[in-house]
Amino acid sequence: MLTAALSLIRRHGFAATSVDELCAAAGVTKGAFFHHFRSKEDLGVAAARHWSEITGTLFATADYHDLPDPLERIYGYLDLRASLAVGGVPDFTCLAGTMLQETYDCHPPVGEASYASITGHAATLEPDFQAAIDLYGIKGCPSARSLALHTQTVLQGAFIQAKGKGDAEPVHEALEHLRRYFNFLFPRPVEGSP
Amino acid sequence: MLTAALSLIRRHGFAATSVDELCAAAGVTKGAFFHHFRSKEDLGVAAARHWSEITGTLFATADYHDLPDPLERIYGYLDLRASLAVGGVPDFTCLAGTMLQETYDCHPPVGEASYASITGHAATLEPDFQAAIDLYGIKGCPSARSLALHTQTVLQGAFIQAKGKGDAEPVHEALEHLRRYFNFLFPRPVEGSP
DNA sequence: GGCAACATACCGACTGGTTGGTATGTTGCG
DNA sequence: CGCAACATACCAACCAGTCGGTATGTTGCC
Repeated sequence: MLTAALSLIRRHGFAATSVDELCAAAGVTKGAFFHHFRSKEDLGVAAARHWSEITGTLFATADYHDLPDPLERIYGYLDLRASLAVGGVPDFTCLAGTMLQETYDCHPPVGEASYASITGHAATLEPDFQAAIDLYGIKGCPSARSLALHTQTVLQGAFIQAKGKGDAEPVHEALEHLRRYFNFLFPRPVEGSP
Repeated sequence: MLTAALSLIRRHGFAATSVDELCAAAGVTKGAFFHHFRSKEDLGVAAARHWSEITGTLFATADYHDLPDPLERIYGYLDLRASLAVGGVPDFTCLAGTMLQETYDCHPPVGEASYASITGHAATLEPDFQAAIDLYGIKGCPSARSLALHTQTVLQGAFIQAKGKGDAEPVHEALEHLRRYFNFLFPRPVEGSP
């Protein structure tokens, strides 16, 4: 049921996804739906949490965490995000960003749960940014938290561009800009220099 | 009528804005509405175009164009964007991005008009980026077009973050990152050096 | 074991209100 | 007059949510 919700909401948005439609897609009756969820808003919150779980385990179990260099872990994360941005637009865009846009004012609980999903994911990047700052120093003075959030800002914006263009290319381009920015921020010692 | 549409859609989204609600807000009857617009989808397209016009004249008549240095014009643009990001969230966020997110799949004409608004605005920045590249050179090799689009990507992402946080702070932070990125990209000669 | 009392999971017809959209006036101006 | 700009009344489809009912456990007491 939640799986069907993720798919439908990512495609049509929260408001445009009806309970009937969702039930049909999930192969359950309306009675079953309202047995498990108090309201449609309740489903939205549950969907955001489910999204957090799915993406949480996906990124938590990713290989890039094993890299010894924190900066390499950050680049590994960007590579992973790029490798995920393939196929149809509704298949790689972010449920949380989509729902947040249209529920922040009308359905605050859904918006809050969606925002928590984004900030929660950003928080998992913060230690690597902090370690990179500690190890390499940083030009300018953005904090690890700010950099982690900015990464998500760029990705969310890239998803909007992808929805307009109809393919994943804007995501890859945005990730390149992000990589270049980080490259400027963290001045790595040249290989083989003293 | 279009003015009311902009306000309502930015607040509630396209799907959650009903024709009745819109008519009430605009102080017209439903008959008048369907006299001017063939359908709700038609209104969406018109709203996107109206948005393009409003923002188009706003930025076209801005002072930063008068600066002699193209890079200063870019920074002037960023300053202007920052100065616009004040007050309530629905008052400074982007209609085009909001509509694009929820109509790209269900109402392609609305999505396309919204995307055209974003890319059209980005195109107005391109000459300044190109002039900056020509004047200062550039580190890495992003094109003027790519930089102009990236600026919008970051802003769109920042608007999503602002909707989550409930205020404009994420927009200002994102613009700072953008400014820092451009600062790295365009190596300006130090004041007073040969 | 047997059986009553209760709990959970689910069904699907139904409701009151809302939706986008239409069909048929009415008004006012050139 | 004629025609554009509206207003009014209305419609079928759809919406989220309800409700009486059923099937299947689960518990606890004798």
